[in-house]
Amino acid sequence: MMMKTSSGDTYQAIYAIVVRIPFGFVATYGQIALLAGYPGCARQAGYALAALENNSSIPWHRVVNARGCISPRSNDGLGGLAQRSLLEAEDVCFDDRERIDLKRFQWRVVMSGDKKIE
DNA sequence: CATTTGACATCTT
DNA sequence: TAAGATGCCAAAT
Repeated sequence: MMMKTSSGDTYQAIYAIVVRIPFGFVATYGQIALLAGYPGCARQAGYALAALENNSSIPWHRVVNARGCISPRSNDGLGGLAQRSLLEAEDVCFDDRERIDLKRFQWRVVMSGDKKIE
């Protein structure tokens, strides 16, 4: 059973980044982890999203892996079909391989010192 | 305190 | 380009 009352810091940091993803754009787990201040902790980003509740206000559907496709989850056999629908609703196009063109839809942020500008 | 796990990333074949 | 193997780090048990 996963404890929802985690330490908080890492998860909260990741959530804060995911919420900042603009409409119609997506970000990779590694990028989120990096922006959250945990470079190399891509898995933690996904783990944090996995701990999210269904009614959470976090746009978890805008988070995809480095390949630009939806990662197969373990708990749900549906495998993120809802996520794909949500992304398509945001004008995010998928190719025949169920992959997103990160060249166009990946969220780009510019790190200026300790301040990040979208 | 040590082991296992996980919505990943990156390198090599 | 696709598929397989390895490495990372933090949280949960």
